[in-house]
Amino acid sequence: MRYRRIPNETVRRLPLYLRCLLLLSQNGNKSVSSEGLARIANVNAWQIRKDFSYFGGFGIRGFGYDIGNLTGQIRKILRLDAVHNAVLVGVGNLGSALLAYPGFKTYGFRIVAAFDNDSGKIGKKVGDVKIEDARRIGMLKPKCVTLAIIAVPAAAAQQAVDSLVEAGVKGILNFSPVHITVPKKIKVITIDIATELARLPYYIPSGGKE
Amino acid sequence: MRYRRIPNETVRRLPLYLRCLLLLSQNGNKSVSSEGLARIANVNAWQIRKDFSYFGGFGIRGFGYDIGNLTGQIRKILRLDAVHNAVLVGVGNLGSALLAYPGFKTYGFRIVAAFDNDSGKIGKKVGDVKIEDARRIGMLKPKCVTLAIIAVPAAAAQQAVDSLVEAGVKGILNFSPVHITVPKKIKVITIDIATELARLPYYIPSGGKE
DNA sequence: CTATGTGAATTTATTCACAGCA
DNA sequence: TGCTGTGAATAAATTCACATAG
Repeated sequence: MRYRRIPNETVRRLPLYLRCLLLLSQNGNKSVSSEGLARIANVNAWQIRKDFSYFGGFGIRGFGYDIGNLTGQIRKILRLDAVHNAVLVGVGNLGSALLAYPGFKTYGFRIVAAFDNDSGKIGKKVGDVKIEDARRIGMLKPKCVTLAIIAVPAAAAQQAVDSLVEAGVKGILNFSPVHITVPKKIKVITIDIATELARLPYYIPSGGKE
Repeated sequence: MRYRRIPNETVRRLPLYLRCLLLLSQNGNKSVSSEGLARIANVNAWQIRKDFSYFGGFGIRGFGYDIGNLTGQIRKILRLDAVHNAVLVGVGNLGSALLAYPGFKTYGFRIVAAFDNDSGKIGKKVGDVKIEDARRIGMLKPKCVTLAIIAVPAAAAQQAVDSLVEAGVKGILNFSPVHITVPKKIKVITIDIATELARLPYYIPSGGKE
């Protein structure tokens, strides 16, 4: 095991590899080469080998990778080797969709609570989760939830985040199109849907410009 | 105007700058310095100046940037100087949320049609848009829609994309957690919600490991 | 005098080419 | 022999420092 710094881009690709490995496993495969995994993940084979090499390498020369072992290693690196509970703040259109999103369980995530500040929504259930008053975010502590997903309007984002941090949340997936300020120890990943769409026209050759 | 290659990361930041400029403008500002814009966008001032320098620079030395002018320049670069029509494929939980998503109009996007292959949904309306049979994607041509958003299950993504490309769509925002294959001229941007969440635990110091 | 614009330096990430192990 | 693992080379992006224009 070598102790070089792990590139952020490598960490970004690990969940992708994990998903592909689960797919391979479901299809009955026991092992895969870097070439085979690369094809499914749509990256280069050397990129995969390099990425794994930062952690010491997980393969067997001349053979490839044992899927069960590799899956376990990546889960451990990403700390996905235990189920993570998360809470959702903001049960609007997007929030409701995220509550029902099937992809989270691929990685062992479970949304255990939902909050909103619209009194018309509080008390209602979306799937298995009852919507609670956003002012009760502070009550989370005993549950030891470390992750949160926020899908509130930009104007409400900072306040929601402050409450979550106060309640002990350590990582936030932010869908609000705004920068939020957090203490150094807290990690925020922002998905800004509209800005992603906004750079699409740049790459489209003009002429068919709508 | 200099003609160096534009870094992808610069293009990724331009929509963010645009959003911040719109905000500044709404607040009555007429001009802004790289320092001021940097604060709102949460990037470094020199990064902003460098980004703009790839296009020749838009500022006035000793003064800053005229917000109206800069907004126009960025819109032109990103080809957001005209309204873009887009279609949605997949009107499930996520798709419905995207149909109602208010952020798209910040950049002048309009979703003009929605498709699904669930006969129970076809014919119903979500907001102003009537859900059409996915087999009718081919009928798009006369409308000259160049952008599409897909929010279908992974298994259905490639077929949806093939139909869209056939119908003349040039750019796709893909929410399906799977690699899709397209001709070279077509640009795909994938937002993989679960893989973003999946790298969050990596950055959270252990101990509070849920 | 102020804040931009940009070469140059540095850091980070990707790609290559092949040594080394099963 | 085959496929991994990795140092070295290349490419890309960020950061710096300051000359330059208003």
